[in-house]
Amino acid sequence: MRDFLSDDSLNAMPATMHDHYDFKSIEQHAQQHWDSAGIFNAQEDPTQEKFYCLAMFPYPSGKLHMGHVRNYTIADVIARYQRMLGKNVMQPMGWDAFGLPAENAALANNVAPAAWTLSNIDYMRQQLKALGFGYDWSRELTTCLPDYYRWEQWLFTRLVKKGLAYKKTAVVNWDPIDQTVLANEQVIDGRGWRSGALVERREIPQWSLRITDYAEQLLNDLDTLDGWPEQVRAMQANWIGRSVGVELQFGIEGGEALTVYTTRADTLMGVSYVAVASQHPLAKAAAANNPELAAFIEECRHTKVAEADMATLEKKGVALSIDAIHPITGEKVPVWTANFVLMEYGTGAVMAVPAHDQRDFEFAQKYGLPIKQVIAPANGEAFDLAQAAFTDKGVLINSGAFDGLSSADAVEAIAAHLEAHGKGHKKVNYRLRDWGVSRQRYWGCPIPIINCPSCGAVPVPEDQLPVVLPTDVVMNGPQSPIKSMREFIDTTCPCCGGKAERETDTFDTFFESSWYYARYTSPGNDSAMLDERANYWLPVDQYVGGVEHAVLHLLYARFFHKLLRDEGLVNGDEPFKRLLTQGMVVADTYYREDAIGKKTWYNPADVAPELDDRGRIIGATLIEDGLPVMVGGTEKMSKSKNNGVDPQAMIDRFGADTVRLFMMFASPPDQMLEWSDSGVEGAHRFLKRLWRMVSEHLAQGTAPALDKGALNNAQKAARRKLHETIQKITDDIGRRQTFNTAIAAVMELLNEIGKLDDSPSSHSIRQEALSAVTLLLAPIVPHIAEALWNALGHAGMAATAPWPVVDESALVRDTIDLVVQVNGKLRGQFSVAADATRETIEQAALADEKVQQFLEGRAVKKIIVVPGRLINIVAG
RNA sequence: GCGAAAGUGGCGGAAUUGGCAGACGCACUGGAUUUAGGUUCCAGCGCCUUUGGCGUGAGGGUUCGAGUCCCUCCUUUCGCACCA
Repeated sequence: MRDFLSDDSLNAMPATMHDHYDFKSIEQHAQQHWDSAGIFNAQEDPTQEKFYCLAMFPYPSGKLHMGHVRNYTIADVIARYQRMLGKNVMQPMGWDAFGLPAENAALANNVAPAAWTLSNIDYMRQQLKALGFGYDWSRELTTCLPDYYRWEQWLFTRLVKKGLAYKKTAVVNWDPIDQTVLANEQVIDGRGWRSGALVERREIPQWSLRITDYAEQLLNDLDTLDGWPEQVRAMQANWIGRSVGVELQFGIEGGEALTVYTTRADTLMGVSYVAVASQHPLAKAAAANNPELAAFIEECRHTKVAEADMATLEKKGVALSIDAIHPITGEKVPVWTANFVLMEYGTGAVMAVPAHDQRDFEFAQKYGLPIKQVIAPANGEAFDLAQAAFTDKGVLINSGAFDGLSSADAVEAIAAHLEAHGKGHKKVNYRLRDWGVSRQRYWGCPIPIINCPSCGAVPVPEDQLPVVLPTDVVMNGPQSPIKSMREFIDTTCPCCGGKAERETDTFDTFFESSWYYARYTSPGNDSAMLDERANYWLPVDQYVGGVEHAVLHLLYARFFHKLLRDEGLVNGDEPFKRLLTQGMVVADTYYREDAIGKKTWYNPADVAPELDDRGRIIGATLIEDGLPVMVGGTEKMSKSKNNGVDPQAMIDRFGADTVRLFMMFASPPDQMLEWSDSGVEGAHRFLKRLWRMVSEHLAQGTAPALDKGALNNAQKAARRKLHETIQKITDDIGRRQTFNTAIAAVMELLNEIGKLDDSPSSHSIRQEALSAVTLLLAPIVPHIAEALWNALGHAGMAATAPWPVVDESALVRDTIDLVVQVNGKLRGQFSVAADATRETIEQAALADEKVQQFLEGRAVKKIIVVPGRLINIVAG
């Protein structure tokens, strides 16, 4: 075990302490100390167990927000804890520096995106340093610099050669006034956010990555990720959406057969129509002499691309006046076009079975299409199809030769029948679609392709990489300046040497964030994307980031890791061993509404809540004018609701340790965190109290060596509490990652320790406890921990001190407390020897005066003893 | 619409494996110190008709025992492929 009264502690002079907690100088001093000792600079060392701790890198939007502070505090606590366990810890930081906001800022403030981004990075780097995060800054990376993005250009050219990157058309939101593609975020109520123009769907050629080739692996390997939250794995599995179904053909008279996919082939005999997407060639062709249909197709062109918008649209459709031929019966069923069928999914056509699919049911009712029941409940009960579709599996009826089969058997029988007649076959299908990586924006990594009139799309040869994005540009409109920059565009074809043009599209910014975790391991390498150091550090042992990334970013990064593996650059299958998805930071909102209903939002810092005499909030007033404002509820901190709290103001006022402590104490990391000014003050008050306790302890002089045999019961109990607390906090931080309960346990311990008397033994226990508490808190509030550690007479740094070890002998109990219930209700409590037999315990329980009262006139039927916890007497 | 979570005092939350509901903190109330306010310390603090009863979003169920498990709902949050 670790003894806090070891020789070096006793010999060290107790430092004199100011009784005032001067966080500014404490924090500055600690940061300088870590910096000059270089304790965060990680070196590969095969003899030492490594720990790679990573927080999702920030987009440099200008300054840190509370979400960043929370994210980086969580990761830093874990990294510091692991260092104290003796691991070789590497925690890097970098910048996800390409993206749309830089272009918006450029338009708004007339500043080049590159300059804006780099100056934001400088400011935010300094903020991160002020928070005391233990980063290895020698590994810092910035995705908008060519020394980073050249390697993803290189990887992309490899993927093109392997056929894993390919070109196809994809649908985008097109702003006809600004003549530009809009992100979903930029489409508000179907209109472009700048121009106000009605958006159009437009198909343009784009580069895609064949993530679907890896669908099976991405799904199967989820099972190996036991360090990931169950819900994230579930979300990814659902996103990949593997299903086993049947692909089958409906004939079209005088035309090409229509292929559809269904997971419910058992309902095939109940098909009453077939629906195609509005952009389907069949629909387009039929529209030529059908004005109603043409109008409907035009209407569908003006819906946003986002799936959520598509899915919540009112279901509408128009008949094509074309019949499809049922693959088994040969009957004719009408073909419709419907706004809920998407060209990009599957084949752009679906079979509709109104009796057994709710959406088809509603559509059939609306347009008077037949509803034919072909599945009956397996239990023989009747089902009323007038109200809703029967979507459960069951037994086939009205299905000719297939009548009487169960749904599961029918799928097999129908698939076999179709296969025998060349009309279809069983097929595994994925909901996952290939990843379109082209963006028509300026501030991104140039796609390293040269478009040659005779050779087609040619990857830029390795020796001509990187394709550098020109940064000396003027953004005088929403369109990418490189799209009209001849000196960028004009080039020669690497294949034929003829005149050719550079691709002016850039990569999706998810491209950069999909492999940055790997590049941190190989900083400074300008001859390869990754080197052997990658296999020392990878996989990331702990990844921390917002739950909003549960699907996209995390899936893309997993995909990239497999691509890197297949390039021979990394060994493992998965990039992130353990994942912590942190919740959002939210705060109260306040507003006033003017005569026309326009809301003005006020920052919580400018508003004073009104309380009743029990402390309940009954309203709020604006401090400036003392007049009431409306309370708008608690929402994610955002510019639009003006409810952001500036971390910098809090750091200046209370110090980094207070902000870190509050963030970790206010809620568990995976839940949302409600900002509370008084909660921050409470955290600050705790640190002041801790400081004072240590200072008062030191004023009593040097503590004598602890004589464990000479302790009275209260002292034994205090020491037991201390070692129980060490045990609990080790579990809370290491396994459970519930930092809030760890902090609560420290507070509880200090409350207990404060009750000890002034005897020499108590003084020794306090020395032991305060030293342990300093180390237990060191990952969370590292600056004050350094100051306290030295003040308590210990040499070296708290940041590198070994994590406290439990003294098992201190945990031993002579007696235990038990509670007694009668019929499940608490009625009494007593204490027994720790080794008491069941009989003794039962008798003691029955003898309890309170228990006797409640048992009067009743017979004891059963006694349940839960060892170490309770006794429940069941009486009748 | 689909997918994933969450709901416990005035508030944030605790209860880790089905076993004492409300730890710890905030707010509030009373007292002490100081007194200009604040700070600090002590005490109280789920609700009620208080030898007790009720209580973990609502309604059912399983169990000796349910915040925890099951079923049916309600509300809120996140994601939905071009925000990062």
